[in-house]
Amino acid sequence: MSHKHLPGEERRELTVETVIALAAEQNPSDITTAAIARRMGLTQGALFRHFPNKDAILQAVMEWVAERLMARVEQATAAAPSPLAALEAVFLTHVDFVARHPGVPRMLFGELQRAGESAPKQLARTLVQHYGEHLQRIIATGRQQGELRAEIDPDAAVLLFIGTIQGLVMQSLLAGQLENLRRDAPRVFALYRRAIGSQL
Amino acid sequence: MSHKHLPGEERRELTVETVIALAAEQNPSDITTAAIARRMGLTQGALFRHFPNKDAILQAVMEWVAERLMARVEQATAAAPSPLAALEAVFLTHVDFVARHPGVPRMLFGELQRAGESAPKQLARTLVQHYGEHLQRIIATGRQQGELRAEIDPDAAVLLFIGTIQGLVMQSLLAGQLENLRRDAPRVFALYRRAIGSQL
DNA sequence: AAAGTAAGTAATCGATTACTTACTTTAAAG
DNA sequence: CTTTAAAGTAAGTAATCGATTACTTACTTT
Repeated sequence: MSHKHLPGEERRELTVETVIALAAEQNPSDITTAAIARRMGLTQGALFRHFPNKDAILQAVMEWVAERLMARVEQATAAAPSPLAALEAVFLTHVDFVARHPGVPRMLFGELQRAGESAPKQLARTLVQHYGEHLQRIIATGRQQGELRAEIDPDAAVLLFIGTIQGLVMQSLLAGQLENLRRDAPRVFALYRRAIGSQL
Repeated sequence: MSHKHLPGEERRELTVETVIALAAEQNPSDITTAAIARRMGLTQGALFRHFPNKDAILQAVMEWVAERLMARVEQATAAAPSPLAALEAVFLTHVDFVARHPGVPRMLFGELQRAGESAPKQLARTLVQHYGEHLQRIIATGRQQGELRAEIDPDAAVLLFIGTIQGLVMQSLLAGQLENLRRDAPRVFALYRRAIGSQL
């Protein structure tokens, strides 16, 4: 084994991507440090040159996800001409992100399920929280502009939005096919639009 | 330790309920046979007098869930006067079931995430499959009777239904409060009804 | 009362886990 | 070139996992 040495920051990034790739194939809580190292072509101990412990690895993963996902979502929102268009753009952007990184929702949900109060769990929780607040702002302006029904419950609308994506993820989890995600996304959003939109 | 001996079938039932109770508190894949036995007031080895291995325990749990959940769902369907009323009854029945047994959705999702092709995973998959087919039948008759819009995509409607419940579960997972489930359920279903119903 | 059986215990097994230690290699600066 | 700190290896560690063992208890049947 004569692998090239890489600078630490680059190795950390590769580690995060490896964990996400592994999470797409198996239960996130079953991902061992040995499996991560093997996939990277390293020995298990080498990981601890860059991370103090396993939780720090998971924490880096959650930070990676939070940055990338929220950045894309906010970008999609800014480029949309109206609140309803923004919701659709965020929806499709999110689905596209999940299709590219199928391990991400599994890691997120896996972290939220954990018992204690670990750092990665905390990050997962704030990510979902920020995501929900972002959606709520879009919905609020949509109601003011009359594009969305005034009678809708904003909290329920946010919940339905996130739940809808979760349903898509679960469906692809059952079929094991990622193509279904992008294919079904527009059809499902059409239903969601009907639920909240003011026009018929 | 002088615990009374129980007949096997009763012990198996208690084991299942214990696992579900534990799943409400921690990550299902972190539930050890030692933890199950401790909660039951038994030694770890005693479990293997009733189950050949750990997977058999999880399999019994999935069978328990499949029987109880589908039975209630079908009962709620039969008692409903119309397809739309049936969907609402199934929705609230499902939410009530989850509120009573918070560990159930976590176990289900946990099993679906597993890598290989274990028996409990197979059971979880067929349960979701049967559930979806049941919903699809309700939706089909609803479309025929004109209570639901003819233009809706049945697959998308089923996906949205299940995803909505998942969203509720995730929300209570974040807040850690079960009361929210029953409180939010009607509001969220009101949105869902708007998405698929023919009347305004 | 004797024999049989199901259900329990306590101890231990090999395998696997996250993490540590001692040593070696690489790469880049002086 | 030489030096040196970061990066990687190989071989450990203690702890924990599911599962098995030999044995005991409680209850039923003959």
